[in-house]
Amino acid sequence: MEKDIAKVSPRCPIRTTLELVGGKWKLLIIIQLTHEPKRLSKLKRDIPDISEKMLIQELKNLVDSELVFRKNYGEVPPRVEYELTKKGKLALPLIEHMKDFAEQYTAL
Amino acid sequence: MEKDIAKVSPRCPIRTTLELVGGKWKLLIIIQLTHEPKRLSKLKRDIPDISEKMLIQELKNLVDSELVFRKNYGEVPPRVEYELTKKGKLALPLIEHMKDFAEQYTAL
DNA sequence: CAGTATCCTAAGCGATACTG
DNA sequence: CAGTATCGCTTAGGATACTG
Repeated sequence: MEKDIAKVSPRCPIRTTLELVGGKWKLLIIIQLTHEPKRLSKLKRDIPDISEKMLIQELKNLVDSELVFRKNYGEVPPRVEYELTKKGKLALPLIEHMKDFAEQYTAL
Repeated sequence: MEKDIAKVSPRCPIRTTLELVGGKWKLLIIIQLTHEPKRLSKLKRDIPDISEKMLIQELKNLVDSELVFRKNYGEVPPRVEYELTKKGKLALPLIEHMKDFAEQYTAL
């Protein structure tokens, strides 16, 4: 009995993945957190095209899905850092695969 | 000089990939074409949840991006088959990686 | 059979002003 | 600094009727 790629239920892993990292910004945010945790203001500077609303909204989504951890230092003025969780780090190889796909596609 | 995952230009491979296979249906259609070419009516039956409009629209997108080839037999009544191109087959490993990601995520 | 055409809703995205 | 709140535009997605 072999694993068949064509067997997909309506609630399938593909859909799960698209929900977790789909959309315009989630993967770009994850990429920015690859090497070290960053504060909101730093993320804003590093992804200049994103609107403040989308950045905060997508960070919230990533925190809710446990891909990103929100570390609140509870200081005044506010100091919050965002970092990848273990689950979040699972996305890094996927990102590489997606880059590979794009490059192979372009090369063909 | 090492390859740095954090270096992403606005027009980056990630975005390319999301455009090619993002959205609710493109990957499901590609999956359906994994093993053999299929006619529109067959795809409709195999992906019962998709609306006719979306199926045709996404097939058109996939044909435009050269992931899928539209083979028109020019018969009456009409007979058209859709099959993966070489570029389209590049998506199959990516799909596996996306499944892997979802499964690892769920397991954690 | 393989599509078009039309109309509609929901979601994604964005700009900007404001707050503790 | 790290957010909220509001408004509006644009795109994605869908239901249904029709056509060669």
